[in-house]
Amino acid sequence: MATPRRMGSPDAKNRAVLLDATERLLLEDGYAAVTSRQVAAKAGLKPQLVHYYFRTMDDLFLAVFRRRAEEGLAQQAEALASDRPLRALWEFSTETERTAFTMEFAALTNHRKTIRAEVAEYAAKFREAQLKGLAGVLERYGMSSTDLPPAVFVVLTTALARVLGMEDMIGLSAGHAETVAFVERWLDRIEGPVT
Amino acid sequence: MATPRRMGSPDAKNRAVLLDATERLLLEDGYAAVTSRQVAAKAGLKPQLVHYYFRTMDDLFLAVFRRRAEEGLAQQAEALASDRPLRALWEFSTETERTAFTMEFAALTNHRKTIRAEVAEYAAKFREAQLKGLAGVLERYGMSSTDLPPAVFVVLTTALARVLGMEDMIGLSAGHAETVAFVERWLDRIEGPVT
DNA sequence: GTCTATACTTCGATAGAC
DNA sequence: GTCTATCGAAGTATAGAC
Repeated sequence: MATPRRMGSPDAKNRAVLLDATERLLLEDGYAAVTSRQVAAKAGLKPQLVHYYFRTMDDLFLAVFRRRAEEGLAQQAEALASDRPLRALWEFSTETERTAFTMEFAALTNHRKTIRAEVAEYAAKFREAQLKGLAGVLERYGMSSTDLPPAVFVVLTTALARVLGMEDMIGLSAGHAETVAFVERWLDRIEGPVT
Repeated sequence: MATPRRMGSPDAKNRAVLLDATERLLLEDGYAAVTSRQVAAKAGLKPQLVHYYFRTMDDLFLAVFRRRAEEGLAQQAEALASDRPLRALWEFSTETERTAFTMEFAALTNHRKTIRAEVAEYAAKFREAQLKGLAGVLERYGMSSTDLPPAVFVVLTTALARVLGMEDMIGLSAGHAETVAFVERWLDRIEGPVT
């Protein structure tokens, strides 16, 4: 049943080259630009090699996504374990490249069913880790969980970070300066100003 | 200079049929499914007709976008003028179809420069109208503009609505119930419960 | 184990027939 | 004014050569 076709080994050099090229293409031109031909061109290789190292284009997308997602989970855990977890998480969430990456895959989700499952799974992991990490922190800061439950706090900040990033990408900035200032003031008040 | 090619009249019946088909395709399968062939199939017409009524695919996308955006601006103005503007705006912003539509075009923005300009322009119009409409409302409600400036309020609620919708689309719901309940409680407190 | 020649499908777009 | 025949480019994927 399984496809008998031959495939490149997971640690061949050109496999990594293709992964990197795909990631750059995704961030620069969006997921629709990620075709076997364009990826190969960016990597300086022949288009057929894409299908040698990744059987289908979906496989390629998934490989890129997993690499970044695992990396992100680790970085987020680090932020949550820092001595200013709220600020660290905010800075983590507002990295522009991360937002662009997330948005591309969120959009892909709409018409690539195999990718949707994977994205949903990792999105849940990210949120779960945030909740686990912040519940104790918020309590320690004396933020009543009846006024602003940790779950709400987490969704709120994630939403803010994501939309600010998205709007920056399309060139809408109205209200951004005020909003960022608002968050900064708030962080300063809770965790103290940055040294 | 201008292309001498012939084009269908703006109010031909089949032009509207194609616009509707495009919109459905966009919402159901994402923008990558919007090809001249698939649009035509959904409309029960020949692919070449797409290029007769819309010179390029970008023209088609723009026509669909403008139609919806103008409609949306009118509906938003109505919401802002209602007797419970905050709640009306929240309900307007969280309509799932609207979110899906917005997200598809936000994603398109990444690699279709002509579309980016149009999306950015309308996004600014939406925000501007919200700001103008809400500044007075918030003041009337006694919400100090130093604690929570109108601009911040607008960005915050927009972000929340958009991200809740997006996450629903991919199947992530952790924290949603708590967040929606939080917003509802808040709306009840400010504008009174819904009758 | 690594890569290429090649098949087949679908794409956007135009020129020209009704 | 409306539609169709057709083209050239680009897409994914496989079978087989090195």
